[in-house]
Amino acid sequence: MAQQYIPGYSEEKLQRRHVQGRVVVIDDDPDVLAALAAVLEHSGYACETYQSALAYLHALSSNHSCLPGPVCILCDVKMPEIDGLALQRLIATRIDIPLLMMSGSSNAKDVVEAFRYGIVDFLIKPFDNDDLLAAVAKAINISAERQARQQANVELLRRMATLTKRESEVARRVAAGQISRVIAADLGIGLRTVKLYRQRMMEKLGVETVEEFLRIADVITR
Amino acid sequence: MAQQYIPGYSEEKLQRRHVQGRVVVIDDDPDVLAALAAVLEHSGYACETYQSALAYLHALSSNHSCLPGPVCILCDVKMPEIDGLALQRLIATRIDIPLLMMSGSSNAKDVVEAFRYGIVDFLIKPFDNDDLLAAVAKAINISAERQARQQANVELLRRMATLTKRESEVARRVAAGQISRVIAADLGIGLRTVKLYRQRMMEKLGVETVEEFLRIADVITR
DNA sequence: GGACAAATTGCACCCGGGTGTAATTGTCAT
DNA sequence: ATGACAATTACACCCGGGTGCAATTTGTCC
Repeated sequence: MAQQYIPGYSEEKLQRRHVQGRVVVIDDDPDVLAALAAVLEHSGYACETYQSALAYLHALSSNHSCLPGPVCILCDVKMPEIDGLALQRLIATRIDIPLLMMSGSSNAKDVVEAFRYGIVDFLIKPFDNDDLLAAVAKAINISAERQARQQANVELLRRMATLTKRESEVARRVAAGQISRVIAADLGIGLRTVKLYRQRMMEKLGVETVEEFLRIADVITR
Repeated sequence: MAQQYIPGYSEEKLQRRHVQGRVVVIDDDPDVLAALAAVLEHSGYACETYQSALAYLHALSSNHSCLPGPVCILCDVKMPEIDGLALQRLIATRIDIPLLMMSGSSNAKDVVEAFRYGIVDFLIKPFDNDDLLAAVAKAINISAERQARQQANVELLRRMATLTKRESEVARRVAAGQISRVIAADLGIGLRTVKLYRQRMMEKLGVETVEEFLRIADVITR
C-alpha cells in the first residue's frame, strides 16, 4: 500500500516528480517513513512508502504497470519478514533498481555484504538530510543512465523489427563486414538492389554512416 | 622495509609473480603480515609487507622505480600513525591503486566510509583464505584493466609525439571532420600532399581506417 | 654554382559507398 | 487483356579516401 505524502499536489507537479525520480522507501517504522518521505518529496522526488519488503513486493506484482522515470529503493536492513539483503535478491531477479540501504544497528559484516552485493550507498541512522539526498541523487542518476541505455536498446530492436527480410539480410551481411558487391553475388541479386536495401535499412535504423551502423549492429550479430 | 617471504625462489618465478600481480600488505601485526604473505605468495602473487602506512610511503618515495604489473594494496584500517583511510587519500593523490581494507574491530561507519571512497572490498577479520584470494583477485583484475587502458593512452601519446608539424596539423583537422580537399585549401597546400600526410600520420598512429583514427583522436582535440 | 636528398605536387587511377533515372519484371485488380 | 503499382535491375554518375609514378620545388651541403 503506497502512501502518497503531501497530497493535493497538482498533476503537473506529480508528473515533474516522476521525471526527476521516484524513491521507494521501505522501513518498518511509520514515523521514519513519514519523515523520509517528507524530505524526499520536498526535494522534488516522487515517493512511495512501504512498511515491509513484502508489502512492496505485493504492490509490485499487483501493479503491473511499472511507472516510467528513474527510480531507486531505499530500505532498512533490519525488517521483520524479509530483510534488506533478501529483498535485494528478490527484486534483482526481476528488475535492476539501484538500491540504498540504511540501518542504525548494523554491524560491519552487514555493511560489507550489502556493498559486495552492489548497493549504491549505505546510510547509518541517524543521518542528516544532505547525506540522504546525496545518496538518493546518486542512485537516481544511476537508474536514469541504465534506463537510457536500455531504452536505446529497445528502440533499436523496435526499429529492426520494421526491416523487411531482404533489408535485414543485407543488414546482417553489412554488419559482418561484407561489401555490397559480395553481398549481391552471395544473394544472387543485383548490386544496385543491394545498395537500395542498404539505403532503406540505414534510413529505417536512423543511422547516417556505415560506422554508426556498425556501432549499434552488434545487437544483430546474435 | 619490504620483506620478501619465501625467499630462495628463482628469478623466473619472481618474474612470473610480478606478471600475475603484486600485493602490498600493510598491518601493524608482524604475525598477520607473515601469514597473509604466505598465503598470497603461495597463490602466486608477489608480496611486499609493511608494518605501517608510513613505512610503505617511505618505500614508495625512495623506490622511484615503480615495478610493472598489476598491483593492489591490502591494509588494515586501524593503524598507529596513519590509518587506512588517510593512506587512501595520500596515495590517491599520486597513483590509482585498487585498495582492499581489512579490520577486526571496525564499526559500520568505517566500512561505509571506505566503500564510499571506492575501495574494492573490505575483509572482516578473521577471514578465510578463499575470501582473501577472491578479493585480491578482483583488485588485481581492476588494476590490470586500469593499467592496460593507461598503457594504451601512453602508447598513443608516444606515437603522436613522432608526428611532424604538418602531420599533426592534418591529424587535428581530420579529427575535426574536415575532408582532404578542404584541409588542402585551408593549409594552402596540394591535395596530394594532404593525402600523403594523412597516410603517414595514420601509419605512425597504427590505425587502418579513418574511423579507427577518430575513435582514438579525442585525445588530440584538446 | 652544382649536386644530392627531401619535401611537395599534379595526374591518373582504383575502390567502395551513395544517388538519380529509366527500363524491366512480376503481381494484382479491374 | 490491360492498366496500376511495387520490386528489381542496369547504367551512369558523384564523392571521398588511398596509391603509384614522375616531375618539380625546396633545402642543404660541398
